[in-house]
Amino acid sequence: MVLTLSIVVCMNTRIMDKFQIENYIAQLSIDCVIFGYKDKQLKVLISKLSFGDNLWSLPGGYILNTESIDDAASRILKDRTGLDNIYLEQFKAFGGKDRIVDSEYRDLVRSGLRKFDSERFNDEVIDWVTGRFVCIGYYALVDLNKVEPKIGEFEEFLKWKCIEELPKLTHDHNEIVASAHQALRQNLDEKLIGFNLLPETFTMREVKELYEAVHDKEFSMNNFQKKILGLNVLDRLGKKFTGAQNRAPFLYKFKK
Amino acid sequence: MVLTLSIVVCMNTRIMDKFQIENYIAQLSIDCVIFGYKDKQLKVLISKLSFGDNLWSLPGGYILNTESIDDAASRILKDRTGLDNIYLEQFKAFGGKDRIVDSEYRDLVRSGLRKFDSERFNDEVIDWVTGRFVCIGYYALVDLNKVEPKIGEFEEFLKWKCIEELPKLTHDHNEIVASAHQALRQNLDEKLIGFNLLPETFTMREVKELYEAVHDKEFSMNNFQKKILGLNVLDRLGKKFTGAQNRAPFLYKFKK
DNA sequence: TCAAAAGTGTTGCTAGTACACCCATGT
DNA sequence: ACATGGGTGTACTAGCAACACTTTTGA
Repeated sequence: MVLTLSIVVCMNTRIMDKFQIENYIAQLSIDCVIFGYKDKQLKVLISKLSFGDNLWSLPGGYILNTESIDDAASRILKDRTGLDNIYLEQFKAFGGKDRIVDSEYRDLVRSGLRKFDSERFNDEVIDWVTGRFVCIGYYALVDLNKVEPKIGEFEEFLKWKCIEELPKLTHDHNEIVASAHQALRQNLDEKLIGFNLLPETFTMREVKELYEAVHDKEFSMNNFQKKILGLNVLDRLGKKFTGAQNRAPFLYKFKK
Repeated sequence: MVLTLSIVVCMNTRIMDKFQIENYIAQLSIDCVIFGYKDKQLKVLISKLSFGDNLWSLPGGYILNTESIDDAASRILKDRTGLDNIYLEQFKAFGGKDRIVDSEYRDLVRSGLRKFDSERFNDEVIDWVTGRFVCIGYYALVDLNKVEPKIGEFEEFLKWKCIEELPKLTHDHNEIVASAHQALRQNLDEKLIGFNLLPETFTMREVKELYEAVHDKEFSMNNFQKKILGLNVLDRLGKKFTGAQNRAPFLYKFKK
């Protein structure tokens, strides 16, 4: 399943036109957990596949023999989101022996791909994409408002879903998301990566609410503010006048 | 290079006799950083290859299509150390595009393998083992005294080397060790894994010295003791009379 | 009795938390 | 003036580090 989606990705791009299995590492894929933040909720970008009913999956792809795995992840993300220089982190490799598509799904893939191009997607290719795969998980942090997701040939649509309300994803992708979430929580405090999820400028309250969404727990405003300001990584800009009948909050910007 | 060593491993075992590339995932390997502790020093088990002069490498291997990557790592470790139930943790995947053997080393491998068995190690196999590989790094913590390293056909010997005094290893293996060391440091405090490096019973001083070796920094005895005892994971046993003219230290055991 | 090192107690610092209070803003 | 929420100051607490001290052991 990891695989089928990757084919979709390829179809979006120049690479699609010359997709040849011999250019890629076999049995190894990359899956991306793309985190975004909106409406006080942590979101993940997932794609609805058109092969069958209710098939959801993480964006993923394969690794060219001529690129590093980090480059492959960047490329896959660029194809998906149109964005360069995305914050990206490898967090775990998944290699259960059962990471292989079952015969039912294999038939779906076969007919789906054949319908698209029976010449290119011959038996060899079908075998290639439906075999046993190990995947390397990356998570990405993006400003959700900057992303314009690219829809592929075998997808109905891409959707930002709240991490708490994800549907059943193909394969072990739910587990991969859970693992990415855990890695994000840990790194959010150690490295200062949360700001990648926010727009250029933001209020302290927005930072707090982001942290609350990621950790699923509340923080007190003043102590949180002291802690974040104490890190000395924010520049204070002007004030943000919202029209609300209260004191205007400061806007901040992440020091780079 | 990752690969050649794995062939060596295979030769040690039942698997050697039936080593067939089609049973393994291509272009994907596992490399193990096996940590041990002795003489107040953190050590790593590395192998001296007999292919060329001064070739050192990390123990590694391939992944059978019928096993998970975690199982593969356990199997590789068991082959190497004879031990079951080793503490093992996946820490990172390495996938630089330059992870491929150069032509000079390729010739060394070719002649070395051919000398051993020119029928089994035909061109196809040589191509397989010398191609571009992604590797998944695992680190293991063992009681150094329990390990009896198994020497393979293409190795001169295995050696415990102090992590500070490692020779140049093949490929990016030095970088892999550094990354494993960093992961160990982080996990040593978060999870309570350090005791895997010690014998069944130990004194508090030994624990302290282990932590000092891993972190390469000194701790004060009494504060360290208070901290560790505060974790409430140790059982205090009897005293250890060494014959030294000082108060006998307590022996401890990790609560399981 | 002494040297060496084990083990414990005391103090002070710092980081984080809880609470209280004042300030700007638009109605 | 007042309701609303922004922002800051103060007191309390827990965990850690530095230091001093007592205890055990064998020569």
